[in-house]
Amino acid sequence: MSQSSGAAPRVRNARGQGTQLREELVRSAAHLLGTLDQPEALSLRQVARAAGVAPASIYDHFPDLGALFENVLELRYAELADLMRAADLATRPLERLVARCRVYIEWADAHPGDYRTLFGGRVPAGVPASVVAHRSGTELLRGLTAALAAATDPDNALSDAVHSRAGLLLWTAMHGLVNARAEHPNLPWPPDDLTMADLLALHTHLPAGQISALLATSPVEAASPSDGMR
Amino acid sequence: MSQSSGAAPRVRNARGQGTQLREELVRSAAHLLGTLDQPEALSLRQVARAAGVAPASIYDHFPDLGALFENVLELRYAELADLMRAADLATRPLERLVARCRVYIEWADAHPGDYRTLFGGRVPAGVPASVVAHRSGTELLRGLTAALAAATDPDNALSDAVHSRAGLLLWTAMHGLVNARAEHPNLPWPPDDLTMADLLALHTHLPAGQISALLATSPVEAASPSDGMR
DNA sequence: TGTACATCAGTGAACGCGCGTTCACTGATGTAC
DNA sequence: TGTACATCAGTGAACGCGCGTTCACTGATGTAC
Repeated sequence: MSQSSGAAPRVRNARGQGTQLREELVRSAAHLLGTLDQPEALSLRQVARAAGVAPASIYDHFPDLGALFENVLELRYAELADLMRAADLATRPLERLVARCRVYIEWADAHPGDYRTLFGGRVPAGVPASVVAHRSGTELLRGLTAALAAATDPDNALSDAVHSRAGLLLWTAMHGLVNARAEHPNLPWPPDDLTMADLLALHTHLPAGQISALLATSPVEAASPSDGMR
Repeated sequence: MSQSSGAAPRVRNARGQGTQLREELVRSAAHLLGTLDQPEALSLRQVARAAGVAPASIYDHFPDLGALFENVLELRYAELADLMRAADLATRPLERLVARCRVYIEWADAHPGDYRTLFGGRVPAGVPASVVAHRSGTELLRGLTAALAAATDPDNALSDAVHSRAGLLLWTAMHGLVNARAEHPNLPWPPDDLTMADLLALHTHLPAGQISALLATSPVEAASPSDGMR
């Protein structure tokens, strides 16, 4: 809501402070992308309006719309990856797995637009989707697969192929859960903790109660520095 | 198309062509929506071009773009629902569950655009998303939940709440699988049958081998009348 | 039987919109002489 | 110390595009008299 029609004609940044607007553009784009229901509809002109700047000004900092969004997505993906790495601070393998999954799901719930863009192929025109897909998919999946294997097969008795399939299934299950909740909010969704306990019980072959206990003891608190990047 | 034989003099009506274009429009829109990678970007003018008609002509048959798409989606959803109902022809509960899931996944793979529109909230501008969500979500989910309960809890020992949660988890797992495969084709996906056996083994708590056997014996063959509706 | 007319099925041009992008420009500010 | 000039940061107007939608129209074809 900054800058509407006749309001404050934006003060230019001082000489040397050229990168300031660049950061503001990334921040504005990140905010819009994260909150929009249809992230793929985000336009250069919307970003310019949100930043209180002429559309043409964006070209001083980014060659095109795609470059700006790539910047934003890299930022967001790094944020999620950091959070998931932090899950490894827990001591026991099962705790680490639970923490990882919780972080993933909570981040996705808190950043629907970002999630759809990073993992759902809902990319604004001009952004090469392959870039997004590559970054987001593989690394995260590898970490999750390893965490699941560590928690369910401590002696490493099963083959890599089995681990890999189990990891994929766990990830797709979380992906589906997150997507379905966002897209069909009217369905009778149980409380988050219950759903996560059920989900992880299935994939670890452990009783749901054991997972619930871990969920209750490790708060991690809502993963949303949101539009930080100060 | 039909319309009484040689009865009463009545209204002027029918110079033959009337409803023909209407059907052709629905057919063209269905084809585009089903095959497009970004179904939400489908426009009225694209449909008009595909049908070889002036954009304005569409308004003779539909009040606006949304009405046309609603028509298409209803058609597609009915197609999927029919296929899933046909799964009940199998004799044993587990067979019915397996058939249902197989139909769902194969239909989704074969109709990515339709799937995204019906279940993924990727709806062209002007279509009320709520209509889509309502129709597609609930009925299908209810059937799936019942099939899962019948296969895993024949004596009905567990509560409805437990059944409902299990059904939701199974559906979201399939939803995630289908979405993830479509959006990240570069990942190392195992063969379809293997994935489905793993998935259903998890959700039924049965050995994967038992599911595989069922998958091998009940062909059902690829669910794609596609653009039929002759 | 001929002919005026109503209806049908669809067209073509135009509207205003938001979009990405280009381009010549405008002021303010630092720097060289 | 003053002043000409280069640079910086960003603007405003315009371009052509595809879009949804409106509107007056155009032929063909059936029907009434």
